[in-house]
Amino acid sequence: MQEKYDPRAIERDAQSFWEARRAFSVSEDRSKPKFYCLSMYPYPSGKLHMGHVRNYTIGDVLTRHHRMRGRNVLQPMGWDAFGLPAENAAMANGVPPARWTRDNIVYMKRQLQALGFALDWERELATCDPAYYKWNQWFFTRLFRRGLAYKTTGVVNWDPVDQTVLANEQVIDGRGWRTGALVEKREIPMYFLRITEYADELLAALDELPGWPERVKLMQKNWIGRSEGVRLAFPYELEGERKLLWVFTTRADTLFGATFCAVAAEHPIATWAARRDPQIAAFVDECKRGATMEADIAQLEKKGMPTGLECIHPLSGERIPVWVANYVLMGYGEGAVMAVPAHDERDFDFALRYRLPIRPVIRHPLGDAVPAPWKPEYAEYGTCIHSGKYDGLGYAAAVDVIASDLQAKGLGERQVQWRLRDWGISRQRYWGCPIPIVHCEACGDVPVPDEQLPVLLPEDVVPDGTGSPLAKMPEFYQTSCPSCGKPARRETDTMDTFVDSSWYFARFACADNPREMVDARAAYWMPVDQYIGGIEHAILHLLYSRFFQRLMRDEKLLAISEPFTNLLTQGMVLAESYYLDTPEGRREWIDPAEVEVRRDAKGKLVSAIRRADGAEVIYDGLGTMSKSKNNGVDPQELIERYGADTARFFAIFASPPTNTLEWSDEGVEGSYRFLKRLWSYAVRFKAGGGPAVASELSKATRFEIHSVLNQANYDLSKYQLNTVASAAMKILNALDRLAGVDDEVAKEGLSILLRLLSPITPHICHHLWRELRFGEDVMSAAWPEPDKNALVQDEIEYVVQVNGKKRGTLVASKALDSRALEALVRASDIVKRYIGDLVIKKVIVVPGRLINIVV
RNA sequence: GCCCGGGUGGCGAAACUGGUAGACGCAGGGGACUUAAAAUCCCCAGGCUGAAAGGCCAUACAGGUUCGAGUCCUGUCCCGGGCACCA
Repeated sequence: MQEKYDPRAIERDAQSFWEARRAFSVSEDRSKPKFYCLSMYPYPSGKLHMGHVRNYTIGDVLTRHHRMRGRNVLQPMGWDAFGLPAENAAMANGVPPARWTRDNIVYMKRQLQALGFALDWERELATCDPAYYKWNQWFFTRLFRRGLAYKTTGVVNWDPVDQTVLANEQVIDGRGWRTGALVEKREIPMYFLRITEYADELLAALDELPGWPERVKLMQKNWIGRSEGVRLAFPYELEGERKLLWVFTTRADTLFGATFCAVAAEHPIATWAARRDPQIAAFVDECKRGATMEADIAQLEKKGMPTGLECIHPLSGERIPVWVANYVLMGYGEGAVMAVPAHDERDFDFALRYRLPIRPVIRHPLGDAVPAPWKPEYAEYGTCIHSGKYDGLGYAAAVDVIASDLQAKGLGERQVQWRLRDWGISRQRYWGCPIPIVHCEACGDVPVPDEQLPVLLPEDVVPDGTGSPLAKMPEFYQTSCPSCGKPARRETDTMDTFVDSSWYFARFACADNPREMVDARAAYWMPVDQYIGGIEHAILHLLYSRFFQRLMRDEKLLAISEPFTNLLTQGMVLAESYYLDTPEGRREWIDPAEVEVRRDAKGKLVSAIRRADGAEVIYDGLGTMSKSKNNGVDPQELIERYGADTARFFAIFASPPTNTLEWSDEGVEGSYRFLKRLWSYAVRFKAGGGPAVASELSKATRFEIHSVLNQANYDLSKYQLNTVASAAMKILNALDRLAGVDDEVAKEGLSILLRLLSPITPHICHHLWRELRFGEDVMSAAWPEPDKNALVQDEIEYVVQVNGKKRGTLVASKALDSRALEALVRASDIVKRYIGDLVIKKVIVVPGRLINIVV
């Protein structure tokens, strides 16, 4: 046996052992329970970063663990290969996105293989491959025919200089990232998927996902945002015609407090008012400028203007003004609200600013009046006051009566409102899946027939940042109508990449099938038993996937509704990011490795400069590692220096999977040291020599090893993998202390250690398992379980507290009951010393743990 | 702004269901081995105080519940994720 731990040689050998046996290629073996373990596939951005290493190591640990527990485990890998960064790289380097993407895939695949993940590479897929995106298109045409995909207008960020649509990420402080031009909102035709049709089901089914973290379910629940309320109308007269201004409210009980109505800038009333009054037109224009992001809109200063229109309160008959306001969103409810300043914070602020009346109509905990400033109590439920015949009613009763009174007048009804909006999937971009529609003057929007699929994306294109590349390629868009044969224009928008990622997990089951989107093998493997990925996907990706699974169910492609049985949301790996403002007003992101940082005594950053030229750079805070911020830490050096096992061990040991992790290389050394210690222990063990004599020490060591193992198995079930790594270290420490005393216990302990550790550091464990003749392949060994007999203890150390403060310990036989223990403790030195003459009021005995004396 | 998390030594963290706060590591200090260094091994280590035994303080901050709170409740501050076109 080699004296020295040589990760390079060991890892090469182990990996070729697995490869020769196709150890991770699995099929639909019905003799074992199946287990589909999947980590979210990566975007091929260039090279792996630490977030990937962490994500895939976690997935691999779970995969290998379940495999050793006797399950038929599938762990595939693929590439989320369409997307914006490829177009940006193309613009920067003049290389077509297709080539850039495929080169990245080759490089990153080699990195993943070097890490020794138990991946079934025979199922590899890339979403930019026509064999994959064909099925996006095929499925879209199905949805289109069923009305689940439809065309309407949607709002986008428009860069007036580049004449192009910008992604939210490309809008910085309301300006285009390349041009610096003020971004405008623009309405364009887009395709939408009718996710709202499934809102009810997507919400209700959250309760049947016990394997999902509560917080993710809560986030989805709030995102879907079901609220019960009343849709009601304020009649108004416009150019001699009676019309209705519809609003939605969850607080119909406050209806008598409505002192004005507010409409969004895009509302027909605002459009009408803008035509009459140039000042309103200017204000409406101002509201329509700026980006589309809700975060930006919500932080705007609340502004508004009266439209000059008055409407009639549906119950009191009072005339109240209609305003246009920038805080009302066209996309939610009716695009108009009734404003009740006394009981809604935003309306309150708005009313104060524009001196609109504030009329309290609910008795709240602080009384009847609502003096400024705003207090949260004003919004609480209470009894109606100043509300005519509704006075004295509570929330539920008031809403009930008001709703039915409105209904009788034809001015309202109870309604369920959702926050969730339909999913706009059109992107005016090149590097994505073409939407398979042909626009024909005679036949309208015609889906491309199956036999003409896929609509191939031309691959030798280098976008230039202006307009949409496909819309500039007649050879792409000139076509004939599939229905009437006349010349027609092909749709030039591509699909949101979230479409690709909403079903890729099902395709892994049958990636080689050229005839069907999914087949019987998908029915075997789906649902994914364990899904692992970043918490940043808690809403969009996971919700879209749940939606798509239902679409596929209703298309009779798969029978299940939920794609992911258990979900582990990994915390993000954070790194600091720095940028320079370029003369063109853009941000140039600087790799943190090139930045020299000065900090004050408390560790707060004082200044940062770029090493190369001493330029002062701006600190942008801690954030997720990303291509766009150029702050990803490349694991390559780590792997080359220490080997895959060290990198893997450290990724697991550094922090529990769900924690965010501020990356730092410090500490890697300790993981490497541990593996070296394990190796040298194995060398000594192999040399042999210890007598097999049971002693106090060997008994204590067995107890320690088995209790650590017991805890590790529990931790594993809770995904607390960092303490499993600690457990391995503790076992090695215990074995070290035993060295040369009892070979039987050492052998058992080492066999437990290697099996427990093998999912984390598979290469070294594979090698030692064979070297020490434990068996041929540690992966096929049984998962270790603690021996109950080893866990039995005759004596227990009790903590003795006085008034909850620890004052000492007491070792007692485990056979003693509470009364015996109490007697023992009353007679002990501790009582004499700390209690003296004080009267003992009560003695609390926690079995097996502690005794607390209350005086 | 809204929704969801998090905050424990110099650092990553641990603490079963409310029951010994800091396991296991990193960095650090001391020692052994070595001509020396690296590697390795042993010891120390939350803060203050004390010769020691010990005592007091301590889980972001301020309160509360409890025999007992890192853990439960209320409020505040700070950090992170998401906010529908980054993926």
